Amino acid sequence: MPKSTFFNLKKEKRARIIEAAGQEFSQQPLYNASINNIIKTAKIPRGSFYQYFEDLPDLYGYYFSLILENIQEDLIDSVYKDGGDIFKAVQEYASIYLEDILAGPHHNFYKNFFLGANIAIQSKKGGHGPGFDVYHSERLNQLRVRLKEVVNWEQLKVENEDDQNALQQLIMMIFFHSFANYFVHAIDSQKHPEDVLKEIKRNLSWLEFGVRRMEEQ
Amino acid sequence: MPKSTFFNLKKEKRARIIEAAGQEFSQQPLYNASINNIIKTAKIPRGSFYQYFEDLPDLYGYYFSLILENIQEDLIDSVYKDGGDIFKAVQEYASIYLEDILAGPHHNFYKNFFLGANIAIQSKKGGHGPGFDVYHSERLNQLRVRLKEVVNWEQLKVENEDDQNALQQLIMMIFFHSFANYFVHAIDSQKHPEDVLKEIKRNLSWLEFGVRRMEEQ
DNA sequence: ATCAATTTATGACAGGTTGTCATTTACGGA
DNA sequence: TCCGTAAATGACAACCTGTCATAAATTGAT
Repeated sequence: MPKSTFFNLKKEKRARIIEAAGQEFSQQPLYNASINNIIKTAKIPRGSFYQYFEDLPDLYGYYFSLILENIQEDLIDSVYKDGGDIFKAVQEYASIYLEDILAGPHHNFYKNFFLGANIAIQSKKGGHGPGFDVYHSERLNQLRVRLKEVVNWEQLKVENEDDQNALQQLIMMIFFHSFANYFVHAIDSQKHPEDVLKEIKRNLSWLEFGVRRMEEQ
Repeated sequence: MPKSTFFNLKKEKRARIIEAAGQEFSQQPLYNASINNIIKTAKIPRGSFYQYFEDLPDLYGYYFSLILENIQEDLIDSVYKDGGDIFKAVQEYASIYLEDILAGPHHNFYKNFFLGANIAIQSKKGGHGPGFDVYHSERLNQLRVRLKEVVNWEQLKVENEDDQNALQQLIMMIFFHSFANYFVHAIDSQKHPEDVLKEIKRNLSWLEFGVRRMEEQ
């Protein structure tokens, strides 16, 4: 979180800094981004930067939260318009948001964010593209295939191989997500180890049986 | 992906490097980790590092994939033992895995990984703990609350506020996950913009209605 | 066993980055 | 007008990265 000094700044200056940050984070993923570039673009002296922010991730986090706020606001509108149906709303909102992501001014930021966020890894010169090989080790591929063979798909509403892959991914996501949640909240000890298991259980069972309440019939 | 040179190394040396990497990544999140520390610990000259890896993320990714392989292998065993029921298996596996995460030698690595992976942000000196304020801006909290008010929870099997929060989070996760997927695969243009929408739709509808095929009744 | 060719090892170095700090400047209230 | 607090500033030490020329080792063919 930026320091109070930053929020005391005149709007214009603050905007200039945010703008510069946006530029930098669009050109480089956080990992390669540099404070130097930002202060040069924003035309503030080095010392000032540290008067406003703890460090680069601090600014990054702030910048990201600004964008996230926009998303949330729009999503809320969508939900509201859809009479509270969050599933419908998210879907509808996704089409709008997609436009924004692909054509909007934040396109490159999103790209860097998503590529980096997922795994927190980005090599400069990967095999293909910006380098991203974590999930592509040969062994890992074998294992993915093996898992697919071992699962009894008959129990599930999964029509084709593509779906199978997606579902596997989703389950792993939930698994990791729950653990991540633990670490985030364990910091201020709001969460105990057993809670992780409960959370995984709950989230998975939502996915298994659905969260929509069905009409009595 | 490490270069072939690395894989040609003698087992002992490779192990030493991996070991050193593990140490560093457990003490620092990737963002603050340094090649210098690793080569010092592993006792290899600077030039060698670049003979083996592209850069630090490259090594990080490799290290992570090793850990991921273990997870996957164990999970596969679980699924197999459970007669192919992946939901049951993941749940069961989670308890075992939890032990490993909390008490095992990789505990700190996981901590850094999860804290960093989720958002790709870690400040050194945050307000509380390792600093992690992205998701805690006041405005963002307001928005979360507002969203909760706007959603029609009656439609959903959600019992309490805790569940509401968790479900919101899960939906956003799926949303972001699908977009991230697009960027990852758009690189080698295996994926087109419309696919994102399809993926969001599919994943959300799984969550909405469940993936388990119900017995005819 | 010899030698050339190829692969690997090595560490000094240039270029760049970060966080700090002593000093200066601006501002708000008495 | 003056003082104390908050903010601005840029030089600097410490550190880090990626490269490259050179040395050593390994391989394979004769």
